[in-house]
Amino acid sequence: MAVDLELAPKTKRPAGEPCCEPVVYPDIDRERAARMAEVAKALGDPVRLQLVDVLRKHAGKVCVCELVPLFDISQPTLSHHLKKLRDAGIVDSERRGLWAYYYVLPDALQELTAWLS
Amino acid sequence: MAVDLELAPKTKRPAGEPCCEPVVYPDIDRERAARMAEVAKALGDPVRLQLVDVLRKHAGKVCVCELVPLFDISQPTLSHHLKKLRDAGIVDSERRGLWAYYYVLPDALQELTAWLS
DNA sequence: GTTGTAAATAGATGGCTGTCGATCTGGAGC
DNA sequence: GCTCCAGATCGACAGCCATCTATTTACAAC
Repeated sequence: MAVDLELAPKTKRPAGEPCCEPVVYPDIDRERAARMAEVAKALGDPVRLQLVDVLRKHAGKVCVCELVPLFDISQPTLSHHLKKLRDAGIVDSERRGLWAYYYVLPDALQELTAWLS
Repeated sequence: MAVDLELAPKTKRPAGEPCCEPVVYPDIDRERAARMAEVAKALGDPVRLQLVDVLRKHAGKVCVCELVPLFDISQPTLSHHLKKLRDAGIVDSERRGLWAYYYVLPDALQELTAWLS
């Protein structure tokens, strides 16, 4: 999508003054942007953001059966959101008997957090 | 989407051991989650994330004509991404003659950044 | 006026997303 | 074996998203 090091804008200028002096280029490469955008996208849903919030605030692993009644969505939809978070590398899960326990992967949000700060 | 204060999981337990002891509830309310999710969603695209990066690194306002050659997308698509960022309250723009200058709104990312940290 | 240019908008399209009900999976207990 | 339960997966559907080309808007210079 993005070109990494295209330094000079190639657009032709009219006879008048130029639009601007400084030459601007992206500081982050495509891969890093794609990685962080994937995390941000996973957080870009209110349910998933609250899920991460609950899992982060709660030390240890949280059973799915505790998460379901917190939201006004069906169990399959919640499972879908948890899968999205898992695919983005933000959470992971562990099965114990009938129940599944989810927890936040500590380093998952680090890159995005550092970039934002 | 999310219920704010549903404290006790209502699911029936089988005769065996319960899935977990602690009662979990969301710490952030629906409105705050929706606000932050909107910002995260706007950052959930590699082009937009790089756009914000360029605008943040560059002090002052950047002309659109400088942004276009940085990406492998058409000018209308870039304009669409800038509109998304503006709708999310992350950037704003100013028109000067033929050119449009975009800049980051400093407080826009603060709430999400604080939550992540 | 006409011409040229920067940026926004319109319209179309293929793909992805959030949601649901229904079903499947695999343990637990009998 | 059978039954019950938690959770994941399936299939469908409406809505949104990223992208394009084509057009429009608004300004500048002639």
